[in-house]
Amino acid sequence: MASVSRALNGGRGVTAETSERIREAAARLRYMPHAAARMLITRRTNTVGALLPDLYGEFFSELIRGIDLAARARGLHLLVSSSHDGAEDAAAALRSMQGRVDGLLIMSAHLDTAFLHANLPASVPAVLLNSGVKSASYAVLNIDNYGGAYAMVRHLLEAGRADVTFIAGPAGNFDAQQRELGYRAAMAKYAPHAPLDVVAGDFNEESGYLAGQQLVARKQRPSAVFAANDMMAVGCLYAFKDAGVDVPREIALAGFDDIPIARYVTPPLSTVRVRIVDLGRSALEQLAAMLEEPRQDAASIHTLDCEIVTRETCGAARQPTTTTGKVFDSGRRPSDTGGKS
Amino acid sequence: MASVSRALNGGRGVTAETSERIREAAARLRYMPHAAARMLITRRTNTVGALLPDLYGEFFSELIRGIDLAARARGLHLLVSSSHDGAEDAAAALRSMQGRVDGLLIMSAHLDTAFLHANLPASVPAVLLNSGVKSASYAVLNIDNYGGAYAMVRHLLEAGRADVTFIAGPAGNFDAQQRELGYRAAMAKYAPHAPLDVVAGDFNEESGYLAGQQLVARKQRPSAVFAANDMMAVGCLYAFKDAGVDVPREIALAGFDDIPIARYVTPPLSTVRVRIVDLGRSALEQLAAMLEEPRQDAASIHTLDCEIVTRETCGAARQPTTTTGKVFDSGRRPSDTGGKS
DNA sequence: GGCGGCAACGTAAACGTTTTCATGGCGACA
DNA sequence: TGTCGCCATGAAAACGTTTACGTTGCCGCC
Repeated sequence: MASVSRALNGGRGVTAETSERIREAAARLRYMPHAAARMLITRRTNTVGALLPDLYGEFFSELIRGIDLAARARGLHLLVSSSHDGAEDAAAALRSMQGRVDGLLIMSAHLDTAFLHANLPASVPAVLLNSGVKSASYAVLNIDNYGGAYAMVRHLLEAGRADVTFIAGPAGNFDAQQRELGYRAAMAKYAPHAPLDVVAGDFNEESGYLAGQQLVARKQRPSAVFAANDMMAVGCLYAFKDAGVDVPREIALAGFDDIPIARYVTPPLSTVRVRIVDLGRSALEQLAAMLEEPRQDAASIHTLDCEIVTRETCGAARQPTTTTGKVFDSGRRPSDTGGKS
Repeated sequence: MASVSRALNGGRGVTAETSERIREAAARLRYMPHAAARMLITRRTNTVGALLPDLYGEFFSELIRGIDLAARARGLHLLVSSSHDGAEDAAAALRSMQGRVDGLLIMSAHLDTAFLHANLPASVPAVLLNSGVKSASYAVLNIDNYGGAYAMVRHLLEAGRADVTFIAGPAGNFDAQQRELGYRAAMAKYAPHAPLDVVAGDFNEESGYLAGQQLVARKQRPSAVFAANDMMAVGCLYAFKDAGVDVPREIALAGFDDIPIARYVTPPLSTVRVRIVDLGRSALEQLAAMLEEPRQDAASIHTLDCEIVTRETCGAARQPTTTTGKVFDSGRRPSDTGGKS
């Protein structure tokens, strides 16, 4: 019946008394509108899809948390599909979400314009996360990898280190590339005469450990090392410990991401913090805006700030003792504060 | 047209040649069947819902990973809704998933039979995770908290510790209760004359730190401490370090969960490992089985084994040196192995 | 050669909403 | 008091698929 629909949804064009009667009856009969029928006629699913890479650990959970929080606040459902290793895998997932979602949040290593054009109908709005594609059709939301790396390298140099070695990430990775660019720019600006020194890595702990071993074996050791992510920094830290290198006195060390582990290694790791919850939340809110205002062509690139977190491995901590004094006020997880901002 | 449907789905009652022609045309026109229309008539969504508490960290991501992996293998979509603090919140989420999913995976602190009966129509199959409810209507999948705690306490006692103090979890938490029961049972069995000693905690790092402070302040310190989860064990470890207590020589320490941080604190934390990916995968597969065979009344309770991981804080590590030698072969993340079993 | 049966294919109904449109009643204004 | 118009309400169409059912044509057997 038409009035039922009006009463339960808009309420326009229906008497308050009738509306009340209908609501009462609906509650009594435990009536629930059939979602599929509504989708069919409305052509809206009230659902957004999140297409994520095969992502381990804290980053993943924080991202979903941010997305979910914002989605619930807007009454949107969240359809997730993670763990795609190959591009073919991701394409299949993309296609299978067709028609089940109003919009998409996409974070994938296999992204490029060709891939998107082949698998994503132009009609479905999408926000790309941490992606290098500069298409006119999609909104892009990135972490300020460049700025964060730049700030950290600058910080190391200003703390008195003469040179900084960079442990790079996987070659094709967009984040890794941006961080390396930030490193190079800061070196050019603040230590123009120091040599650029980039050693290979792949974001895994082991590659950091190997890089660290390689560095301590040199005749001329660097005075500071900046790893493209925390896991490699941790691996490097263990290599230094195993070689008897005093961190930070002999070599300063810093990472990127501020994963929880960073606070628990000894000494605690200086790093660049990324507010992942905010990344997820912002992405969803931008997508929601695109759903509400489909007219404006959504092409835009936004960037989310990072902040540098100085603990002990960079030698500039406020408490330069070698003991690990725990202070719980400063020890809260980033997501806790991020969740309230 | 009917033949189109037959060609694209079953293929029964349609010529191979016709079927091929239809498929070709569908591919050429980039035809995608409308999901909502199909749901409407089929009364199947091919989607399962995951209702999760407001869960931080590694546990969450591993769980979703396991669920997602199994769901994709079965061609099911995954609708998630996490971050519910209150029961009312969870109830709203439960209701809003009505009709959008064929079945539910539910993990919530607010679970009890009354809650479920009020918010979950009996028609939708559900698997409850880590729940104490013993209803005849739902399938339940639990971690073997009891057995894991029992084994760890036994291990500590057999390693020569005369007594074990337990740092409890939040009062209402099902996992915490089971772990405490396991502690009590193992103490009764293997150290019947030692006093039971339970101090309060709430699963957070700070409560572990406070418990640790309280323990070192005693005239008679315990010889071993077993925390109901890893975060409290880590907090306790820092309290011991700050007090100059030698772990494990003076006091042995163990946790529960095997969160990644456990391997990175100094000394590395002994703990009980939970294969979270397997928990998610098993839960989904049980749900999928219920979807395929709705006849069998699904009431069942399954339990997933844990294993104890002896690192250095329990004093029984195979390499009793005080240095933190990193060995990458043994240092893989639990999910890596879990993902392949 | 005719008839019966079977397989392929098309027609139409059904799923449960939203939305448009028509109808009727009531109030206001002339 | 009559007419006009608006508002509440109900009837019906539409969304795009699946499926039950009917129709057609072909093949085989009598």
